[in-house]
Amino acid sequence: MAESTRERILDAALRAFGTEGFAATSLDALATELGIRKQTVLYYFPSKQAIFEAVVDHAASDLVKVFEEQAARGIGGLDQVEAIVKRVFRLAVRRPQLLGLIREVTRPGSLSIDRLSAHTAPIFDRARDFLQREMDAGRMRSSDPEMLLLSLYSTVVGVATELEVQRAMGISDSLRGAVARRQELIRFLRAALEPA
Amino acid sequence: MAESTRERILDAALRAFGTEGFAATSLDALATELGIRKQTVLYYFPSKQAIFEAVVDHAASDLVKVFEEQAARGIGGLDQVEAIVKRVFRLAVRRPQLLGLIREVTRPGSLSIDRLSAHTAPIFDRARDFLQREMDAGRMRSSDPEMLLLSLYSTVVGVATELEVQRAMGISDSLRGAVARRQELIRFLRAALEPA
DNA sequence: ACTTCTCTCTACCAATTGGTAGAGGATCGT
DNA sequence: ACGATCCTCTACCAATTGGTAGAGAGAAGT
Repeated sequence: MAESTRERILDAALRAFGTEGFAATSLDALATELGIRKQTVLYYFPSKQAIFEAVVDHAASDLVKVFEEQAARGIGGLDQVEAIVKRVFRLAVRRPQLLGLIREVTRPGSLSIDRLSAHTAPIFDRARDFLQREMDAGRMRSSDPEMLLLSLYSTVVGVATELEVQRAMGISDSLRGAVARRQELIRFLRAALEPA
Repeated sequence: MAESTRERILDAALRAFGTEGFAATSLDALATELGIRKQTVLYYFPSKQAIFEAVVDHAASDLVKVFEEQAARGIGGLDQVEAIVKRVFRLAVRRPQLLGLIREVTRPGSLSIDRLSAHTAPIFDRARDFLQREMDAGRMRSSDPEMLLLSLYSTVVGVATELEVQRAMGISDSLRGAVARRQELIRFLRAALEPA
């Protein structure tokens, strides 16, 4: 078999949790979508919460991998920021549920936020150190690196995921639209980050 | 009576929908919180969906009011952008559920996105025209105003609402923290928008 | 042939969901 | 005094929720 039942469940759960959200996803709906019975789902995972946590772990490690791969290239300055934005966008286009899940986890009162943090804390530290280093070297405008990281995170995730807002604004959500958004975002970030 | 039952329901529903989300909010929990019975809630609103729509209308008009008030001042350039960011932040601190609700509505598959758009479309047009005007006048870096607006929206709403992310990043979420975030955000936006 | 393990199933459960029907108590204008 | 209107309640409902118990099929190892 190409994909194990367990993996199929995880894939469908990522899609469901990342778009509908945790509360709006029922085990019955999840199972029906896969052509299996709810009890089969509960054979692989002890509870709905456990599925969610497994999905979070899976998604987080995918995300971290993207960052680590890019970090390993050792590019500096704004080119590195641009490369990461491009990678995040590629991810957002290919697997939009992944960033949707992140937004679900970071919602107030989420139970699995610490689980996500455990995965992302190392790359967060790395990103902060990177920004600090670039600032010290004069390749980036000086500011509080943590706050800057928060701004960058908000902007990139927002532009990449706020599809409905874009639709409401009348902005195309086609692939061409995604590329245009990315380009505009990179211009925006470059302007914000370039040393004075 | 200081506040009618209907208004109390709307207030509690805004808080619940804006933090837990639509699906995770039950009419029973809502009623219990108010010390009334679920059927009393359903006396004022025909369905859960109707409550949500009423909350969206209410929240949207509050939001629009904030923008209209600031727009009426007729300040130009980056000072106007800064003033709006400050107002949004004040709103986010005083009534965090309000922006939380916006995020709930803009989630993929939301039923009330058009309802929100109907309220916000005019101020969106106004904001776009404003940006275009400022760009033409050379008071702002030139770029696609719609895309820029999307970036601005994402950044401001993200920084204002992503409390859990900030907590996970180790950033203080106190009032002092909010002010610091706002200041850093304004520096970030000014750098991004200043004419070259 | 037999057991064991892996997997998916049927059958069932108590609790909760959004929602309906209608009784009963105020408060009102007449 | 009287009906009408406004409001909140008790009682109830079918459907759905997450989860349990355990049967049975199939393959694998002995």
